[in-house]
Amino acid sequence: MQLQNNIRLTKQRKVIIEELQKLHSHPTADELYEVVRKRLPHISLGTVYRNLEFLARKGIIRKLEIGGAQKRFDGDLDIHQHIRCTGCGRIDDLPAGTAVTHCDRELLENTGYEIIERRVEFIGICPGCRARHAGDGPSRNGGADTH
Amino acid sequence: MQLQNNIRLTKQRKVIIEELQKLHSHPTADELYEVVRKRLPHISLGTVYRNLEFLARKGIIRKLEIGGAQKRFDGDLDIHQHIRCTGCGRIDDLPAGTAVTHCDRELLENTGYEIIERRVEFIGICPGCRARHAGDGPSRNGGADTH
DNA sequence: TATAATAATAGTACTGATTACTATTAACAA
DNA sequence: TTGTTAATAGTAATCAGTACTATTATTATA
Repeated sequence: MQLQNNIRLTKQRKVIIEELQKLHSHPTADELYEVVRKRLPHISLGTVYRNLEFLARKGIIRKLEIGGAQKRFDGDLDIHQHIRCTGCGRIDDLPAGTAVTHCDRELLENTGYEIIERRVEFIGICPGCRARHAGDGPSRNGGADTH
Repeated sequence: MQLQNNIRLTKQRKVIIEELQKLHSHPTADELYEVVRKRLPHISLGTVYRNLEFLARKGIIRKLEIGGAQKRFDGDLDIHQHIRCTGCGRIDDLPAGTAVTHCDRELLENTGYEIIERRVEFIGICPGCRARHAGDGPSRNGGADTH
């Protein structure tokens, strides 16, 4: 594995990326920490937090902007949608080819989820921010985030 | 104003509901606290938090399950979608009649937002939770939440 | 291969949002 | 009115995440 530019590939960073890409559970930082710790028992929780944020900013992993108290991360960069359980909070991927227009019954058959709600959110740059950063050009998500 | 069942309509609760319904900015708890404080200078921030959570659980207001560090609330119970700015974090309503299938250019004209991303999330009960609560019947969001 | 420059780490302190606790107050039913 | 008890104010505690700093390790280069 080799990262671009001047990003150092430390053994901590390597294991964080590997384990996140292995998982399909969209883990929180502390969930991933528990997994990574099996390979690197001395790693610091702060290192996991810092790297998840850093790698998401570099576009190497994705940060899910999804409801819930804790941030969740995804090693799968392909565009895909999610399905979240209101009971336990787990997040699964929608199976490839599941069109948004498909009915709840079809989703139930594909995923086992009983659908309660569908949510659509658009993300962009509001008129105020567009005026403020007029010369910046479109930031395509490389810029400031909500946080 | 009269609330159902045995929900007491305290003056704090009354003002919280009124001010939230007046706003269209999907405020966080502390933003609403600042507004409410103009009418009730001695209200406690905890009371605002407690009531927002309580009223959302009772279905009197809505809690937005949306990315970002702070929870946001909406006094508008009608089903509608949102548009969020990656620059400043503000959330606006999508204008009524804006179909999800409309193109980004049309959204730009309607809202002034430059669209970066579209997100679709389904929310439901996962197979595990369905099995666990087999006898409960569908909870339609009255049950446990992610938090 | 050694070495210098500096990015990244571990460990800990801190912050900020939210929740819990508790004595007191106030809705509202009778 | 008055009794019951839900709700409040104020404060302490919790929890996720970030900042700080001395130390370590990666990587470019001699």
